[in-house]
Amino acid sequence: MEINTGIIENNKTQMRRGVLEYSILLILACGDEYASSIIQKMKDVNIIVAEGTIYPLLIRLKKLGLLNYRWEESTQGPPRKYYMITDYGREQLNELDAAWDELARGIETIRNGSKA
Amino acid sequence: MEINTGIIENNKTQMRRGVLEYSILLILACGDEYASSIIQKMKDVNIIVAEGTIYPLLIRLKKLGLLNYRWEESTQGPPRKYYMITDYGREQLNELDAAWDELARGIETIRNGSKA
DNA sequence: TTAGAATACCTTGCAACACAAGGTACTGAA
DNA sequence: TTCAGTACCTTGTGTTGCAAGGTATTCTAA
Repeated sequence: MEINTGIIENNKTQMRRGVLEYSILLILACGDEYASSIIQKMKDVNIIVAEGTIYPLLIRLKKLGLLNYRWEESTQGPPRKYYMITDYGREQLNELDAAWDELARGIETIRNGSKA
Repeated sequence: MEINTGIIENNKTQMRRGVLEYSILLILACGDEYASSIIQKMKDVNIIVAEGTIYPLLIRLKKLGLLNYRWEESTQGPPRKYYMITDYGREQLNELDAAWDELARGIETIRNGSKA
């Protein structure tokens, strides 16, 4: 219907992609979670992620040593794979915090320039 | 050498990617520029872009109707292709502004959650 | 006890896209 | 006329998000 949707939606998706790993680490820094709950928490702040994205991503982060996991029984279905952040993951998260701040500052600077 | 570099650099790149189109539109909203000067302006705020990225991207944005261009002689070399933002481009930019704000708010929310 | 729904995990194949590398063309100076 | 500087552009590669499809477990209701 709307012509705009394509371009804008595409770009919003693009923006989200950039912060996927970062936001997962942020969430896990707060406490252990399993895939579905991570997806939910991200949806709560309007960062949409698909299952097909998050599973490979968690596996990748595990391989890189940023995360670990443990199995835990659930009263409501099959067992859950709870991911937790490692010390190394926290180190990296600190750097990502800095990277995000730098990017946000950069955008802010350009934005103000375009007002002047 | 450093083990960290890969992961972090990779992620910084990833973050930058998400805002490439957005920051180009922001820059052009401020005034007409040619490819090399856009790259320079982005570098000034630590958003690194390669030539091989920016040329196809500008062509894409032109095709989408967000940009136009004109040729202009230079006293210092070959003619330059100055890009300018269209009215439609400005409309889209407004939406991207909103998208960026939303994303930044989302990240901020998760971040504060991890402090609590 | 079996059929279905709900929840959770995972994989495959495709498409988008940033970027390194390599290439063309114009200008001016040595 | 050769070289350096500037500007443009294209090709090939690798990464990666995601839609779609698949498996396994649990609980409920017929």
